[in-house]
Amino acid sequence: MCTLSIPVNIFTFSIAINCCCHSNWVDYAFSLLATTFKRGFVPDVVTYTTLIRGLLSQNKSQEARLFFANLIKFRQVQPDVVTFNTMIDGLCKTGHADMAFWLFRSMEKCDCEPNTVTYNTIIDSLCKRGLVDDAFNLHSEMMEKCILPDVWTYNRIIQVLCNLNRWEEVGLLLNQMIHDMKVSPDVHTFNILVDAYSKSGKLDDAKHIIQIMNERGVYPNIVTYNTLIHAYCSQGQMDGALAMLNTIRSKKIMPDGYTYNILVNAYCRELKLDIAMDIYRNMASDGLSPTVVTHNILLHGLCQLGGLCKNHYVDKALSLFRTIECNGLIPESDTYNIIIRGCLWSKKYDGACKLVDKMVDCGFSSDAATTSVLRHLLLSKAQDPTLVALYQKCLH
DNA sequence: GTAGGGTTAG
Repeated sequence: MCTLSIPVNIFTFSIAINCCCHSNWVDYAFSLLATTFKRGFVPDVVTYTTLIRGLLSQNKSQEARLFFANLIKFRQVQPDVVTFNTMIDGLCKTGHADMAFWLFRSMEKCDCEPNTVTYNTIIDSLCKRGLVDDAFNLHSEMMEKCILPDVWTYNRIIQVLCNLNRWEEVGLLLNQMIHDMKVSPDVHTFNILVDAYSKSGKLDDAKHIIQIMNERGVYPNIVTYNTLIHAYCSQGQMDGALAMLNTIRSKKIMPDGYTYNILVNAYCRELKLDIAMDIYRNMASDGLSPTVVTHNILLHGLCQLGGLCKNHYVDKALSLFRTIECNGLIPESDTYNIIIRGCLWSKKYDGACKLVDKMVDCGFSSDAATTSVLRHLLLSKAQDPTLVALYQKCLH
């Protein structure tokens, strides 16, 4: 645009800088800032906030803090609530939650009132650190200040309270949310409740939520149904799970990768590996590809069954392992550990050795379960040189 | 032209 003499302004530069930041080209974004100055434009609070977000998204929290401090020190611009929220969120995500909280409390001194986004960001960070009661207190604080909690605020707190089985408070909050604050529960709210009931073994209550959802016009989505399918599987009710699958298909809601993983996992747990493999092969018919998680589940199942009785399941696991990379997927630490344990259980020590080398090359190491299997084997076969070598490799 | 975020699987 500059070469062609098409007129540009500070907005043009801010948009370009934002684009660089979203593409992880923060250095280029800063060189554009220099160009902005050279061309005589004055960056404003949006330009600077964009750059701060760029630094934080690249984990450069030290640089972001310095940049932010200098804005204030040299009075370049007055940071606004978006600038603060960007800093606070970035600090939380880069492991500086305490500093984020301090900044949150400094806002008013800078003549900047926190808003719902500010509170939600801090509440989320507190919930992630397990500080539910602090989150709860901030929720009361925002209401006192007439900063209205939104559906997100409620969902986050309801979710952690459900995890802690604090049902009475969940009920009170739902009541306050709907009747006092006139915030309507959305599909996420209901999914949290369906999951909470499912995990406490209350399948009937979970199913009842679906009814309430339909009455309120908040329609269940694939996540809702996956949660229910998982609940059926956990109770060993595979017929119920499959019936649910048919029900959602009739509603034109298509199963996704989660649906398949849940079912494959359920059959693996029941050691029905042939059914699990069939389901895995069926994914393509729904236009889905197995993920690393799918493979981990199957490898675990095959290795467990192989370890229990038939080695040919471990052979199947090994050939499945070889297909992972052929499918363009990258094995995880868990993937290696599962297959290595399978080899150990079925006494394929040479195979285990090669896999350990490969795992170490990929920057992974043996986990507690693998190390424990090795120790047990060594107790009975301390003189086996392959095992000793394996154990030493795993120690590193 | 700038900020946040939630639910399900190993």
